[in-house]
Amino acid sequence: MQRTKVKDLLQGAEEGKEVLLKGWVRTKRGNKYVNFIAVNDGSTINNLQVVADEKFSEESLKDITTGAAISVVGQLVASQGKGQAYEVQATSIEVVGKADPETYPLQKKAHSLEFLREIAHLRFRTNTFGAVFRVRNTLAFAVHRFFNEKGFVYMHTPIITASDAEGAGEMFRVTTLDPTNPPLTENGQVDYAEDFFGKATNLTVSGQLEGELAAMAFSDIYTFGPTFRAENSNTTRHLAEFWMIEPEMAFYDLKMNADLAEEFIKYIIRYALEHNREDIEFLGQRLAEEDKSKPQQERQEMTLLEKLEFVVSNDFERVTYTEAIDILVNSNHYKKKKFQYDVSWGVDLQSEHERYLVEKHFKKPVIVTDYPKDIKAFYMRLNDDGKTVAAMDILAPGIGEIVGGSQREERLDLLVERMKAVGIHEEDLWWYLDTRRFGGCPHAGFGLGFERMVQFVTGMGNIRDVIPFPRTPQNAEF
RNA sequence: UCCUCCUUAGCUCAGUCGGUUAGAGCACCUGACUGUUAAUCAGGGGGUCCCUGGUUCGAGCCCAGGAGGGGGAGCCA
Repeated sequence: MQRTKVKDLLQGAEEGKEVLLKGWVRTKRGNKYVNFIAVNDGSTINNLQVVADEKFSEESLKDITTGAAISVVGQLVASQGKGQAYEVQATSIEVVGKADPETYPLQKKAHSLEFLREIAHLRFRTNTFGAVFRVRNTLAFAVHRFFNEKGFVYMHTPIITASDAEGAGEMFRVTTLDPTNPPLTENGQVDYAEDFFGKATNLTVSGQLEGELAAMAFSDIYTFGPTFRAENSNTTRHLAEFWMIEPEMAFYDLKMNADLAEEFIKYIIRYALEHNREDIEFLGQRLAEEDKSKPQQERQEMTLLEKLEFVVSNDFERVTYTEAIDILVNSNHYKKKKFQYDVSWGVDLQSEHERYLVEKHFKKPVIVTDYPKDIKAFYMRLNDDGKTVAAMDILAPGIGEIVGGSQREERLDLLVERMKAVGIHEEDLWWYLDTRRFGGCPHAGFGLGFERMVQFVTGMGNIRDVIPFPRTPQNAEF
């Protein structure tokens, strides 16, 4: 007999038929004569109610406890009770895997996210994390779908890299040398010529530079892979291992780049709204519940669903860095000296400034462009004013920077000059510079932090709760 | 890395001014109840008060150090 998933059973397509159902027990309730078992198999946030009437002895039901894996055969019927349209009238129930209620950590009540983080191997079985990871899956699929529909080529850029020139942060060393007794050079340094690759290697901090090489042949490419940063960051929006999406487009300028990023973000949110509405509704209720315990001022104006609907149906705000500085300097907030950090042209925007722009001033996602060249990376294209570069950051309410991108400097002389200024050796990036020597063209791209996107869509406040097993400083459990 | 808060039952948390035997809700176990919706009702078991040291007649509470966790900042996606 073929197993049917809970999601399909709840549609009622097999009403009246005998069905086979497998899953995990969420709760059991009832009395001597009839028991109700809520079963979830991860296919949907909703449980299917299994009814075990008096022909099941108490003894035969005693191992059906929260967390146990069971297999049920029975008839799918319209429910006699309220709260669900269909239920399964059981004819046989097999306990496939017991879960000792004395030691099983999950209970049929709400747990704190912090506690669940400590039992990340079991937290998938909760409503909240079930919803989060179904949404994550849908968003990942939507990423590929979006780019595939647009004719982008999915490119696998290397995980291990010998280049540390990108400057996007501290890197994790990859080595097979004996850490207690490494080979040394004449002047006492570790001799990486002896190492596996014959040189010092690290885990990638970005696939962008390699992505640019591919874009110079396929026109439009994207990467979607793991990224590693050895920064000692302890925040709700940083991970040492995270997933990043990096499209790179030949013959794109900054505006086309921003247009694509906005279309992309709206597309994947809309896709999640269409395919995971119940999950998002549940997560929204969770947030609303959480909000009740907060002071009035900190409460959300919109529900999660309203926020997402708003984002997909309204244009993102677009301002230049210079305009953003003007807005901040002329704000009442600034005049009342409520910013901890001062604002002036040339300094990077602090978190509090970004939050003000996004959450107080515009109240929607904001694309900030044309930053001073000195606070941005060497590969960004110099604007005609000679002091700003064609950079763009997309700032999202509650998350901050969700996208960082730019039009790339395609002019060899200017690029080399910029590399010299920041101390990057030409010979280390000879292959990168070759794309400017041979058939170079204007091009642009951006990086989107996938977990930050999942945070935005699920409303989860801590990035550690939107990746299955988070890697952060001092923590690589599971 | 810096600032700040927290750590008491399986979970969430209370614990007065330093004072006798450390509490509640939920969970769990036992019993009751013929359709429940985190079922309900009654009873029961359950504690290294994070660790180490100190002050004190006496420490869950005060002091010092350490560990773990949360939030904020920086770095960024």
